[in-house]
Amino acid sequence: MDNPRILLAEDDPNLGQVLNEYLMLKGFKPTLCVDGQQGADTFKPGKFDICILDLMMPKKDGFQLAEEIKSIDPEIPIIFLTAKSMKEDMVQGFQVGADDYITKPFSMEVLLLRIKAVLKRTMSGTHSEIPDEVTLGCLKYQYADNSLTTPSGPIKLTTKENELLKLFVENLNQTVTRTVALKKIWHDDSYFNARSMDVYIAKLRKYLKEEESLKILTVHGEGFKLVHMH
Amino acid sequence: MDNPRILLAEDDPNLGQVLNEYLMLKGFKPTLCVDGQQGADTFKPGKFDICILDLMMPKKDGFQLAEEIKSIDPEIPIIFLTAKSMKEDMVQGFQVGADDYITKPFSMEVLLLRIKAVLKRTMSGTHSEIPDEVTLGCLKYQYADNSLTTPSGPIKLTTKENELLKLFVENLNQTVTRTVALKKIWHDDSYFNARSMDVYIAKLRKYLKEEESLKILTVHGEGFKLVHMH
DNA sequence: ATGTCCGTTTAACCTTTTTTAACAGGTATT
DNA sequence: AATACCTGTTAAAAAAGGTTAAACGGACAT
Repeated sequence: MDNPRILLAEDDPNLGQVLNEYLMLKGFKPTLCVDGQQGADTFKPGKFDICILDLMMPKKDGFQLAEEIKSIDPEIPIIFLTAKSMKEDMVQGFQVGADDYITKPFSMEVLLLRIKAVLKRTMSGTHSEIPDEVTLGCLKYQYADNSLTTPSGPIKLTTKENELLKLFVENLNQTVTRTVALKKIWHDDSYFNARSMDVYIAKLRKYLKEEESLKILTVHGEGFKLVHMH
Repeated sequence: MDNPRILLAEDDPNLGQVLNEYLMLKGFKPTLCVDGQQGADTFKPGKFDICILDLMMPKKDGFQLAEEIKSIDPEIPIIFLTAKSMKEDMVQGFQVGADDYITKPFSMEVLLLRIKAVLKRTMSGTHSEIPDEVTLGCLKYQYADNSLTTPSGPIKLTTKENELLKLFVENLNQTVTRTVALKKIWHDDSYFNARSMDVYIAKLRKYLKEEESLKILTVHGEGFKLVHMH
């Protein structure tokens, strides 16, 4: 499935709107419902690939809504959004067939990962990124292909090498902070991941040696910057 | 500017966290404060490029916080986040010097556009950009490359050396006050940073020795001035 | 299951960058 | 001239980054 459809039920209009838009940006097709009743009215079998439901909502809470949905389509995956204090209540959540839950406040990154994980489990749908070909001096970078072609031959990039290089190419001549890179690629900003990243910086620098005008500069205390000089 | 720093004051932890992360991913450097008081404690002149303040917050509301911030740095741009019902109150908002406001619920894209628009407006003029490559007598300074080429070979500049030299070159023959340099490069005008800067002045002076006509003069009690004599 | 391969992480050690500290000179003010 | 306050210089401590190799762990083939 190309654009997984999400039933998003969240009564806080601020959070709801932001989540709705974020999911859209990430290639999903979310439908925002502002309470449990609207969620129940909106759900139709076959119309959605996954449901993300807030627990505390007016008119009909997340559990009630989930039960209704499951009675219509027992296969559809459900993720609950829950306050930390409601953690224990998730026993009930899993009883009604929850696939996962996230405690508020949560990071969008985490939400995205959970959604992807659940979808991967439940459907064979794959998300295809835009295949890109970028020419940087004498180098040809094909992100979709994990490959970097240099005058002395092509290099097969590993997953992490590829994601990091992509991040730099997307932000050419701009500083990519360590935090952003770690969050985007390692999904966790920790000491060891930071050191791991340093190892990958070294690898990329080695690959880029063939093109004189291309350099990864370090911005001390901030991050790194891929610069292309003319 | 490279990574605009944002003071983000929002008491709703869900919205706050999501916004914080979104702004980070979009290349900003947000600092999240959970109430007005924390916002006031966090703000320091030179530490931020723009403030995004929720109006309704515990301890200190958005207006109070804005007033404090403006009394410290009257130039800093401020955007308010406000409930629709509070629209009329924005008269007061503009009185305390708001640059823009957004009514909740809002779309992240709108927020992004407003931020960019405000930054464009406020940062133009204050930022005389220099070309990638500047020739100063027998020296060639390549800002983008962190390098200074002298007759006796190229010098790789560190991040701080580079930023400081850039500031001087942008203000050739003009006094750069200590305060301005500290705010722009160290993001905090404190005693120790001032001494750190002195160390860097010494380093730059050493590098510039090769070109007789180029000197960093001290303007006592004010700052420094890079002069080029013919 | 078991072993091997390969990407990734962890660890140890080293280098560079930046900050802090201490002291020595200057400059303005009274 | 005495004082207080800046600035210059140098060295050290502290923080951040660079390099390399071994350990880990999942995927795959045997």
